This record gives sequence, structure tokens and C-alpha cells, in this order.
Amino acid sequence: MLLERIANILELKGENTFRINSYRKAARVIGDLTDDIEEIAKARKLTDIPGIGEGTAEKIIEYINTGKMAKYEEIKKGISEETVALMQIPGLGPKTVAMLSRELGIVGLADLENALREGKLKGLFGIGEKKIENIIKGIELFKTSQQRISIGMAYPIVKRIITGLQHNSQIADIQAAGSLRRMKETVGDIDILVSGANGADIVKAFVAMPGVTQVLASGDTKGSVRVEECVQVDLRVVSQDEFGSALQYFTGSKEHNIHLREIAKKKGFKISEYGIFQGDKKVGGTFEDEIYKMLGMDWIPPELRENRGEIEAAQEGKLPKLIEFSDIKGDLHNHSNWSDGIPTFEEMAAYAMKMDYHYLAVSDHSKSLHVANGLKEEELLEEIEEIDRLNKTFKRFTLLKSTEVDIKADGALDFSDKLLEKLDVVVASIHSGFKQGKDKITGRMVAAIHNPYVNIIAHPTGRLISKRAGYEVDMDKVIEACLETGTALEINCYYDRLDLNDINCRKAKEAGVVVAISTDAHHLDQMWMMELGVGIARRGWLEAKDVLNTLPFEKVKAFCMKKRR
DNA sequence: GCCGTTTTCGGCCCGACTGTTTTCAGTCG
Repeated sequence: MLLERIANILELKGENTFRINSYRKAARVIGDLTDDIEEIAKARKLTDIPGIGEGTAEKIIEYINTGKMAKYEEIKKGISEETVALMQIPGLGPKTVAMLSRELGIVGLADLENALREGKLKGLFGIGEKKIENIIKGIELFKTSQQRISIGMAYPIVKRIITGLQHNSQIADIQAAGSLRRMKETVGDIDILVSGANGADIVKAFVAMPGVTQVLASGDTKGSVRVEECVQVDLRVVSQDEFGSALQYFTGSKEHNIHLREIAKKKGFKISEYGIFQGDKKVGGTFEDEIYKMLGMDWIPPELRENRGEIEAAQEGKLPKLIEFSDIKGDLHNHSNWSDGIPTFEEMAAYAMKMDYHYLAVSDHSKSLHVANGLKEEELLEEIEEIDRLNKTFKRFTLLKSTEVDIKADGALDFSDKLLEKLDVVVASIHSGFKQGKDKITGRMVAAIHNPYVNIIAHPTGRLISKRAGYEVDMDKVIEACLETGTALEINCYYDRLDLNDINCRKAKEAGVVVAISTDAHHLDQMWMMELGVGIARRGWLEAKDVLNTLPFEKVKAFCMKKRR
């Protein structure tokens, strides 16, 4: 994003920090938009977006029209991207990078490492022994632990730690904070917050837990470890009357907290991790919700705390009543051992019933997907018979006859309508031709959506968080087609997919498109990931009524049949 | 650069830590 780059360069140049921040803020709000920026520009409504004023609006219009931004072209002169990137090294901020560049002509990481080796940093203004040591450590850290991990990895770790510590009699409250509590799709490190009497004892118990591979710090109020999965986990101990404010503070997001503190200031309050204050007098902090209440708004669920309009909604009492895991009645996309899954139908049904589901779809792959052992027509017919037979043995549970039918490279479906008609619910998805252009892929998907038997489009963008960006698809057109035809879009819960993501999910909701939250489980022990999908749905402002699989079986069936008429 | 139930000018979130330039700037979350 160009505006973000401008912010970075201005920072390096030592510009006014408030100006830098406003470029950053503008970049962020644009990234969070659910509407098309060009449409907004065309309607001359850019300055309606909070954080975008006349100046930025002009720059955006210039960029849309010419593909360039004069401001950016002007300030980037003589500054290399590599130099800007040096600011990402922990401990190196804009001042130090600018000074190193000025005094030693350092451009990028290689230069910096050479200068360090040759001892050139010694004697520079503001640089001592310790500082040099910290830069070396920072580079090391930058190289090794740069990447964030999927919430799907972090979530079980936190559950394990919290369960392990819960029985500790010293602990009064324990909660995960940070981006994990907000259910962000990736997390950097894991923050756990505890209140209790004896901090040192609690921290000792924490660093001695099974699974800990390295203890980074162990004190009276904070412990920091690395666990098997190579993630850093921080545990902080606070007093009970600070737990609420500390939880609020450490949950973030940073942008949400900044906005909240601005409001607090205007109302004569001050909030920090230690509490909410009026002058020097502490007026709250034990409970998180009292902070929001004192600021004149409803308590905001953590998943919404991204400064994407949730604060305004809370002030007006208009927050959505977010979907909860307990609203989920079933799972509409799963694989059995008939294609590339592990469990049998019986095992799937038993597990689903244990999860209190009312139904579960068996949606094995279709014939063209050889790598996934896709079912041939006659095999799907057999599968249908087998499921019908099994369903007679269940009392208050139904296995749904389904398929994950391939949308082939030419846009045709992999099974005939005649066959699809025999199913309860049809999931369709793209598994090939990822490199086709945006129009082609969008065309394939829209064609599938218009098929009267297709009910759900699975993993609509095809992205894999750790591996690939996904194919190019015009989500606006897909959403439009779904709305027109009564087709649902999936939030795929598999931890590496989480596709739709939060922003697209909100986009779908705003358009009025129904969303299905499905695990795409191939093993029984992937079915818990429904919790991740619900988290993404909550981040997308979804309520139970927006989600297909919160409905009882009859209504899901009615949703599918309606399209066939 | 943005913004306004105190302001169209003068503000713009809070606190901790660290190292170094001994009173505070730089960096971080």
C-alpha cells in the first residue's frame, strides 16, 4: 500500500509524527474497507471515511486516475526500500536507521552486518556497547522469528496452558489476551493474563509447565517462554483490581485502544492498563465491561476490536449480537474415507452427535479430483444408498447426502445435474486452474453459482495462509451472484484456510448473502476447528441469523430446495 | 495530515524500558 510506504519514508526522514500517523491510519482504514474504493471515489465520498481528509482523498483520486502518486514519487527519491525495511529490526527505529544511513552510508541489511563486523558503529553519537549488542540480537530475532503463526496452532496451545494452570489455587482469573483473544487469523506471540496473590509462584508454575522448551524470563509479574511449537508465550500477573483494565489493554488492538483513549480523554477520563482514572482518582479497572460503560458505550466483544466502526456502534447501542459456537447446529462440509478423509460414516455421525450437532454433511470429492480419490458417479450413488440406510438407525440426527463438486477449469461442474439432484446439499469449489486471470476464475465461479443445485461455494478465494495467496477472483461479482441465486458462501474453518476471511465475510453479510461455517474436516480431530470459523464469523460481524448452519435441518433443506424451484 | 458538544488552530494515547547524550530521546507494545 502506497500510503503505508509514504508513512515509512516520512518516518525515516524525521517528519512530524502526527502526519506520519495519519498516513498510516488512512492506509489502514482503506485496507479495512468492505466497499470498493474506486466506487467510493467515483461517488466523491472519500472524505466521509474517518481518517481520510481532503489531502489524502486527492492523492487517492490521483492514484486511481494515473496509477501514480506525486507525493510518493517525490519523497522516495534517494531512499531505498531496503533502508526503510531496516526499521523492522527490533531495536532499530527511524532515528537510528537514518543516522546509520547518513553517517556510514548504510543502505540495507548486508551493509549493516558488514559495518557491525568491521566495528564501524563504535563511537557514533548515541551508540554504546549495549546498543551494538542489541542491534546484533535484533537482527538475529528478525531473521529467525519473523513470521506469525496461524491461530489454529496457537489456539490449542493456549487451551493447554490455561487448563494446566486453572487448578492452581493462587490464580483468581486467567484469560488469553492479544490477537488470539480477538481471534485474528494469525498471531505473533501469545499473551496470557492472570490475577492472583503470589505472582512469583504463579510464574514459577507457568515456566515449569510441560511443553516449555525454553525459559526466556521468569520474574514476579511476568514469565516468558518458548513452547514446542516455537511460539513465545508471555504470562503476566496483575492484581485483581487491575485485571479488567489490563485485559482490555493487552487485548488491543492498538488502533482500538488509541481510539478508546481519545474518547476517554474527551470525557475527562484516562485509561491505562492500571485502570480508568478521573484526575488522580481511580474509578474502575476490576472488570473490563465497566471501562466501556463509563465511556458511555456497550461492552465490545474482543473479535470486533479493530477500530472498524465497533466503537461508534457501541456508543449507539447498535453492536451486532454476534454468533456463538453454541448456535451451530451442524457442519455442511466434511470428508469420509470414501474419498480422501479418514473416518467412516458411522464415526463421523457419532462424533457429530457428541458435539451436539443435529446434522453433518458427507461431502466427498468428485471424480476429476484424482489426488483426493474423488468419487465416480456410481460410487456417489452407492454412498447415497449407504447414508440413507444409516440414517434410519439415527433418532435425532441426520447425515446429509452431499458432495464437494469440482468447478472444472472450463467452468463446468464435475457431476451432472441429474446426479446432483439426488443430494441434500451441494458444495462446489475450485481446485484447479489457479493461475487463470481474474475474469476467467470469476466467470467459472459465477457459472457454478448459477447452477440450481449448487448451495455453497467452498473456500471462495483458495488461499492458504502459510503457502499461497489464493487465486484472483472478483468477490463483489461473486457476492452479487450469490445474492441473486440464493447461494451461500463458506467460511472454511481449516486453520490454514480461514476463507472467507473476516473482511470478505463482513462484505457478504452487508450484501445480505448467507454464510456457511464449515470445517472441511478430513479427520475427526479437525472438527473442533468450527470454533476458529465461528471466530472469523464474529470478526466479520456475523449474527446467528446470517449463518446457514445455525438453522435446524428442515430449514437448511428448505434453503437448498428453494434454489431448485 | 486530520479533526472539532470547548477549537477552523492547535491539538493529536499511555506507560515502560533502555541506554546514554546525566535529564531524556528512542523504541516498543
